[in-house]
Amino acid sequence: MEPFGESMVKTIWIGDVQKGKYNDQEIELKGWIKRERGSNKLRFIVLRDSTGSIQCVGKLDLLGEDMFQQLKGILIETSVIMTGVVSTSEKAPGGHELLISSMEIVGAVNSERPFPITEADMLVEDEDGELTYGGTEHTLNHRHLYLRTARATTMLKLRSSAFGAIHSYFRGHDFLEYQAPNFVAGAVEGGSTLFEVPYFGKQAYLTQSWQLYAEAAMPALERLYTIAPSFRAEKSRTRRHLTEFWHAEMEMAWATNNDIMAHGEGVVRSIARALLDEREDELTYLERDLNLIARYADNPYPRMRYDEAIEILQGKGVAVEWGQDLDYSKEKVLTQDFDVPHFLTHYPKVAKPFYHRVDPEDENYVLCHDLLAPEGYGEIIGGGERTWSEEEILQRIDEEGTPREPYQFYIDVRSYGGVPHGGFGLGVDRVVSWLAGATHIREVIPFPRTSRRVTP
RNA sequence: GCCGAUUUAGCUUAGCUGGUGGAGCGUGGGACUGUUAAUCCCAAGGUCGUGGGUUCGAGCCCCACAAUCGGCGCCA
Repeated sequence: MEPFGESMVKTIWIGDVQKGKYNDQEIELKGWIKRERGSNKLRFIVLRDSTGSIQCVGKLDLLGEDMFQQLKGILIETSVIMTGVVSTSEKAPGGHELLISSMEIVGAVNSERPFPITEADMLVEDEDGELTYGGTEHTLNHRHLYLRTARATTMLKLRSSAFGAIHSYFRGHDFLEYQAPNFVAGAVEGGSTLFEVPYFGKQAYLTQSWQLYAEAAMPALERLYTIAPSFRAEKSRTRRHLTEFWHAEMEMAWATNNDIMAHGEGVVRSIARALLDEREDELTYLERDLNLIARYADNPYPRMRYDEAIEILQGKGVAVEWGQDLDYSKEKVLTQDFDVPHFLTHYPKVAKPFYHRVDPEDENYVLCHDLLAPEGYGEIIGGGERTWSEEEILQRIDEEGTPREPYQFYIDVRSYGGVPHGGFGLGVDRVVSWLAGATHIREVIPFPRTSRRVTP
């Protein structure tokens, strides 16, 4: 007798069964019904768990009338425990099947409210008449159930590997994980894109970035990183925007713009490498070209100055003037010819906020960079060298007409032994969306938050 | 914030110049011993997003509102 009750830990996974680990053995499978079909004497059940799915065969003469009838009426997403012998079969999807000797229903499904998501729900015709995976209102409303469909599960696995790769990369390069508050008092930049939160009679905001608090700890930890949510109250209606997104940020003392870029390239390449190493099946399921992902993992990311980008755009007849920030329509034209991500550096000072360090070699530019992903996915990293001396930061703040008072703590960091430093922010959801070839960023986050949706 | 579009059964959708709304999936019942999103037969299931207007008559025409989707600006 176990004093604290029995255990029901699962040890047998469908993915391993499909790899041939249990051939000719009698095993117990725990999972959910994915599909059901067959005749009066023979039923085919597709059972799924988090690792895959397998065809289970129920025969009347083996199961007896009662259990066979139970099997026959079983509804999609019923949770069950199946016992049977594994065999190889060319007719079975995946090459293996389970001949059921007994079945126990764990959690039934109400036939008056059957599982509301069918295959057809997930396919949407786009303007070219092609079937794609859009988020229909229905699947978004039933997001809590949509998550268990094959495509959603696949995306979440890729996401998990990406998060793991980011942690591994930074920890492997002597970065310390460091947390900043999510409630903040003031704006990082602008102010119109902050979510306001009532805070015991005061006004607080949800953070847009970890950066300012990271800079405060930079003289203490020197190399630090985080993966945390950031919030932007932008009413952006695009396939690249969320109001709550996962932001991988790093800050590094004793570093130039170039040094920061090297890590930006390093972390993105290591994410691509991790997906290839850990998630080949998932990438294949998504019909992703593995050679393409390998190219992202194995090649250096070229760097291009803003001026050069403007010349290229003007050469293509795009109406753009020096000094303009490059919006998405221009990014898209620029990245059409890229087969790996490219860095864009040295933006005009007028296009960027005060914390970007002015280039000492030409004060019209700042030492910053954006990393643009190919295939039309756009900006995935924004970063650069910070304005690090007290004198320069005060000059930049005054130049922009920004009040000094809200940034006093930011200025203080520079008053006591400022050092050259910098960092970047990486949109994790954007990177996963790009590498997965997702049709929309919300495909890669379990419960997407956009300007029009906070539920479920 | 700006521009465009959509809304018909639980879901996906058809609907002719305005004349009593069809199908597939799913659900329920039935047939079938190797199916592959199985197939075949039957049934139930709709105040056509909401409100107003035009008309003898509105799913269809007009107005307003709402929800949702796509694109742009902004950014990760």
